[in-house]
Amino acid sequence: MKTRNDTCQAFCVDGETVKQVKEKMLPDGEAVRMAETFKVLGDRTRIKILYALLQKELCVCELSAVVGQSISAISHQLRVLRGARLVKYRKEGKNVYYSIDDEHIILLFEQMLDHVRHG
Amino acid sequence: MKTRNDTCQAFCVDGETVKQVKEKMLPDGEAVRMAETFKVLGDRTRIKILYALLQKELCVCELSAVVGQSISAISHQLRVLRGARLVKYRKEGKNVYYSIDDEHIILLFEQMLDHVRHG
DNA sequence: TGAATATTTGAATAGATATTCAATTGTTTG
DNA sequence: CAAACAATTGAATATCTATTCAAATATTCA
Repeated sequence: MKTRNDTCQAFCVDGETVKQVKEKMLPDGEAVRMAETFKVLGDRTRIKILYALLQKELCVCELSAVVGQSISAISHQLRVLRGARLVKYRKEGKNVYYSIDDEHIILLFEQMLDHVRHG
Repeated sequence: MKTRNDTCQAFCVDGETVKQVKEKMLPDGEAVRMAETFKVLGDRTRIKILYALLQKELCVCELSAVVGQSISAISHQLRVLRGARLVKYRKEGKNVYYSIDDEHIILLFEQMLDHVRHG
């Protein structure tokens, strides 16, 4: 890999700037965790699921009807959302009811909604 | 595709619930735009680029040094960030300096940072 | 003008991911 | 217990994506 450390001249990169920014740089682990959580939110189906759950606790079959995707597809995506601890569930007879588990994410979600709606 | 509309019994899905939630449902276009923007944020390299730019306007070669990825990789990712209008750029001689273009995203970014740092 | 440098771009590739289908698990109820 | 139903799971597949490499552009400066 050819980074600027290898080839760039002194007058191109302000070495001091690079050093300073690098020192305050986000640790790799944190970058990965941020990206992972954003990635979970980066899917149309999962966004719809979360939006629906924002209104009301719902079971898988209800989510399937509301979102307009197969039960299997919804279930797979719920697994991803569970993995990211964005939703929780409770069993009631044959049904499994899902709801939002992360207040923090609700804020993020609503902020993005606001973003796409008004600039 | 087999959704619950096709197969689910009345006692399983509360038809009224589904109807109500469906009526207030997020339009597909908005879900797509939300997911697209989240998806742009869902990559380790782009997170690092944005974090670096949060500190200071930087040129491509400086970003390469700070983030620790090849110039080409950085440039490709900057293209994605430009496409999402998250960064802007200005040319200065041979260099191209990038900076954050979206105040809204800064909030989202910092909120997620907060999220991964404390619960 | 030509050499050097900074950046962009396109093709190629390896790895990730969303959905479907089929099969399975677990629960309820005749 | 067996049938019906809700949900999960795993494999398969088609699509997308991040990085690399090589080549092209654009700018500066001798």
